[in-house]
Amino acid sequence: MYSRELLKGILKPIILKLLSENDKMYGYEIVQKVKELSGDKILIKEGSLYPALHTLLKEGVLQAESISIGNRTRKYYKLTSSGSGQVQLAMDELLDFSQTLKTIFEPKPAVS
Amino acid sequence: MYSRELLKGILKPIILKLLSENDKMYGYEIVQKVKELSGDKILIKEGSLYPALHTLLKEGVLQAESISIGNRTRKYYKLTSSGSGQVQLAMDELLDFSQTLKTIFEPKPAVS
DNA sequence: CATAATACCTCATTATACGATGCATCAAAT
DNA sequence: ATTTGATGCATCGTATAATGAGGTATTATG
Repeated sequence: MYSRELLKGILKPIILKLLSENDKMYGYEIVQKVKELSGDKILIKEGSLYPALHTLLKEGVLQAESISIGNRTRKYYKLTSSGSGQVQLAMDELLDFSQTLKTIFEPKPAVS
Repeated sequence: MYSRELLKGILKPIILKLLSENDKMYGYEIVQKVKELSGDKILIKEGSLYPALHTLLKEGVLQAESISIGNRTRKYYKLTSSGSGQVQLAMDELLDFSQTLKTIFEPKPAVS
């Protein structure tokens, strides 16, 4: 698990990325998928995820649909057409960012 | 320039990394160096840098030394021996993090 | 029968980057 | 000469977003 502040700013992009690949997903599924994709290094907390999803709904990036599974409710989220258009920009920024981090933090000879 | 929140959590590691390679640096120099290393993509603001440096001082990670350049004062920061010991852990985490970001955000076929 | 996993949610707390602001020196341009 | 921009330090209120703690409920497992 990475230090808390490192994860700031990447949650929404992660959601967008997953939904660009998966058509629709529900909250719990997103948490599990990120855990799996990150090799257990990024563990999204529910207290982070649900507010983020609701914000994306309000922004019109996502739309939601509730489904009944037996007596349990499952809320699926998917990109709106407007949201789909915004995904690529966010992806480019994150890829660029990860490359910049790599450049800066790549091991170099230290002062002896 | 990346979106504001993305930079959360990387400022202190950047300072540590630079000071592990440069023995001693002053604030303004750090700003310029990061700008250069990042290809103008990370522009550290003074309102972020100085508080961070002061925190690292208080934590005993850095030590400071003021130098007079003509009538102007320049404040050099360097790693303490205790600080040097902590650098590698932070570096490993950031490199790992950048790799995880790359893995997650690498282009994959989207749903059509 | 109890515990863990599934599944949703809210809210106060916390950390930290930033903008605005302030002060001062020095070089370059008008 | 005067103004602008670069150098160089600093503080402080604001905004943002992830988290922890708390809540509710269903279903599967030991």
